[in-house]
Amino acid sequence: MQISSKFDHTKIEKKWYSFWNKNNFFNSEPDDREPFTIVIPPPNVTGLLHMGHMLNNTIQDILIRKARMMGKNACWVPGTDHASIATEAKVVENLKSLGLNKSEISREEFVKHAWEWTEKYGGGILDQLKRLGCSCDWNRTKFTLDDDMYESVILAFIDLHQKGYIYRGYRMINWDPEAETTVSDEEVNYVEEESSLYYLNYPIDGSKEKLIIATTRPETIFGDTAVCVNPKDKRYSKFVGKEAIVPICDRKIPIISDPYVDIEFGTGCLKVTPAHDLNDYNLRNKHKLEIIDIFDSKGRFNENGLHYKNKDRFEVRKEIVKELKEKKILNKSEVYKHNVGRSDRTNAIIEPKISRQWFLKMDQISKPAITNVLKNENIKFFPKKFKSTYRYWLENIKDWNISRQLSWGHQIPAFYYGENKEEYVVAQNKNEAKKIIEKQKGLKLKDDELIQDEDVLDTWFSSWLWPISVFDGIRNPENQEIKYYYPTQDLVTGPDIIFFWVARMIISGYEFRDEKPFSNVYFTGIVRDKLGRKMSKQLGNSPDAIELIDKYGADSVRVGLMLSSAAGNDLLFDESLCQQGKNFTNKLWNALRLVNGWEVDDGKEISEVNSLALEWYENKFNQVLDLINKNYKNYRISDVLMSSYRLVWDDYCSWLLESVKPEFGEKIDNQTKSKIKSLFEDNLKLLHPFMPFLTEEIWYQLASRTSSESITISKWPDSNKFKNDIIINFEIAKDIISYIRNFRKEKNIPFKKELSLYFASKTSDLHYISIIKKLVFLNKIEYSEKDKFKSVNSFIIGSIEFFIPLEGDIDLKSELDRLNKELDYNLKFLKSVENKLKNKSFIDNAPKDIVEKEKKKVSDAKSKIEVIKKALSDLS
RNA sequence: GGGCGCUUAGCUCAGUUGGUUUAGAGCACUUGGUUUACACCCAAGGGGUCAUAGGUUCGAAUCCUAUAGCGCCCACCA
Repeated sequence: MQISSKFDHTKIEKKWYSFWNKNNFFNSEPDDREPFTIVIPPPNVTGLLHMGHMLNNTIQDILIRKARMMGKNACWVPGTDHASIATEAKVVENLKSLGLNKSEISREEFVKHAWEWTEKYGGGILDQLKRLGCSCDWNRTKFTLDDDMYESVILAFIDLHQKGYIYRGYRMINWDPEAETTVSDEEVNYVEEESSLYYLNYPIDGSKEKLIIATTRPETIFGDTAVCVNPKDKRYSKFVGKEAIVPICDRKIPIISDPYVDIEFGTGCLKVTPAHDLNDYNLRNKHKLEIIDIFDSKGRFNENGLHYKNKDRFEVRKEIVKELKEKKILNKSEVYKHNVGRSDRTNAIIEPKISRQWFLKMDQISKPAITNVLKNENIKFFPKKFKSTYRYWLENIKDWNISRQLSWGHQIPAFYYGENKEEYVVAQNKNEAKKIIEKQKGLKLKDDELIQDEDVLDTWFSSWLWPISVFDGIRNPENQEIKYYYPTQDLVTGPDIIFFWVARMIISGYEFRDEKPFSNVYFTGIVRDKLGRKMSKQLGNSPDAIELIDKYGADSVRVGLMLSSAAGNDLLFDESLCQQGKNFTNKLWNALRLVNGWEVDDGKEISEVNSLALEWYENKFNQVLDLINKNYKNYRISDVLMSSYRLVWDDYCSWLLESVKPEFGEKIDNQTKSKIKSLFEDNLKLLHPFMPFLTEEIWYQLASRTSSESITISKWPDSNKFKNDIIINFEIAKDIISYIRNFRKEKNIPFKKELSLYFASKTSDLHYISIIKKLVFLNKIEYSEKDKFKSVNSFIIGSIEFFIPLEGDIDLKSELDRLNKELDYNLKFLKSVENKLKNKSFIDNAPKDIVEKEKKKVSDAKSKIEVIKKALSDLS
């Protein structure tokens, strides 16, 4: 049967994925093996696979497959996140296209739409992960709004409320006028933007003088409730205590002083708008000022905006500048750069707003998160550098605003009652709430006398429980699963969600289970294009993930991604990396074709060449295996790939297979072929975590297997001792081979023409003679005196002098040049080492073994120089 | 403004507690190659004063200081 010389990934990927699934190789149940657990960072339920997901999930799959082969009970829990703001925004968009407005339908109707949307578009990303080859336990797939997950979130809320960590309060919060909800501090991105600084005239009551106030937001004058100057500012001290008149509104406001005001900035006068600026709000608290809110939830002016009522804040800015100019209130304006906060989700400019929200007190419950990462390293970060980011956030932690004015999510389990619905209880549901009220207050309430809070919880308030809730550890803390799988081992995620998610999972882990959620955190970098730009839809520089898989195959894409992605470093992605991956798959495929094509001669004994080559490769393999195991421990995954790549391509294919390959028309002995195959299988195992599909295919082609077998569940190769001598001696043989190949090339001697190689003095240091002979087509390698030949090319490798007899005359000059160059180099080298040894402080201070090494260098160099000198004198 | 990190071959990066003259790898590049595994290949080769300036040391890409450039995170200066 003829196997195609090109490997066709399309045929085998589907076949093997369904094979794995059918045989439940990825499923995990608690047993007596050691567990190895990863919970997936749940992607947005309606999202699509992008390059970041590909990288992140490839790494997780590598870790989980490796663990599975190590004999651990590997469990990778997949799932999706309801992503409240993002999904709700999409649903609102969709409703609009149907001619429906969110505000016109009931909450129940909206949630129903959202579920329909989720069922229609959701979960696609999980199927895409299957294309990548991810070995998740699909029986465990979770969604953050599943009933059990929902209940867990509610119970966690109730628990924290009972412990007194959750409270309700008025605070200055970040308002996203587009999504019409609050967002947490972490969800606000500050971007430097160019705008204008306007200088406005504020008349002083009962005086002809005026104050000039610099502001970037002239439209907020409607919310002004004071003017503030620095108490040390002599220019204005006479005005403090008087009143200024807000232009256009003609309202009188007090002139106060506070050291917060920077004398140097602008004119040194600050207008105070407590409802729409955090600092102003702080001033208001200190000086007991009035608060005037001027916006509605969409960022439009309310009645306090007078004739601008119902107009958008930015529209008004333009218009009011015009009005102020006309009324000669605008003194001047200048271009000004400052930071503007934008919503992470909608990119709308954030409006600071005072609002009543739910908060989680963080100072107490976050304590273990500091100790266990920074003090005792119970949780390790890879790379370490992110610990300092983490530390800063935790040491300056603020209370977490957990309520969102949305419908898609976990509805806050607070029930309001009483005349103004100001009193509330927190309970799992209305009935529970009624019971509690009756017990506490003796009130018997009817259903319609209780109203549940309209808000939902921040999405991260469900994700922070993920490693616990997927094993039902909140509702049922003593169940077998949570006890077995928790804490999980590795978390693979991006550093961009270190606060949103990683830190909070650690906090919740200690709070709810008094135990870390995972032992190691691997931070991936950002996938950028080759110009270093972040991949984004707008730039159109992100390749379509599925198209890449179609084009190159999942294995090639995985290899491409892993070729250059040290933990935490950004990855500059280019399609040529996938091509490199594809070339590698092709190389492996052809190695299979070669090996499988060999015909066996049962009567044939193993040759010296073959047994030497096999012995060398086994040693080499074990040396590399050691390195690979070490690199896995340190999460140096791309180094693991690179060592495996070179082992297979260079050592296995280029050296071993070329060494044992039968001559044309010859057959191979049985022993060599079976050994070559079993070494091939070991290679495949090392590569399997990176290239699951191809390795399975080849593994099956190499031997007849039963359908219950799979490389997926095969055993990772054992580490065996290796002899360094063998590896070093083979390196010398490689050098000799390279020299002769180069010699042929330079002298234009065809490969087919046999050569003879001699060594000029008797030695026992020369090994692998038979292999050298075979690989560079020599008829002999033996001792001879040089002067038996008319002309020779001599060279030194190690400390052995070799020569190749030449036909006809030699190019004396070029030979002399070559040898002189080598002599020169060695003399210089000798001198520098001797100088080092002459240095008394070196001898006194350097460790003994270093000095010994240097001494050996001297003797080696000396003998080499002798050889070269002799070769030179032979020539002349 | 504060903090962290980076700067090594054309590109992407290794270089683990300072110890091979002439600092490694992969890719790219150059040259040669119709031997029946693979041109998605084979073989050989070229290429770096380790950002700059000082310092510590017998010895520095590696440790210290300063400078420049780049990146990231945090921060309410109107």
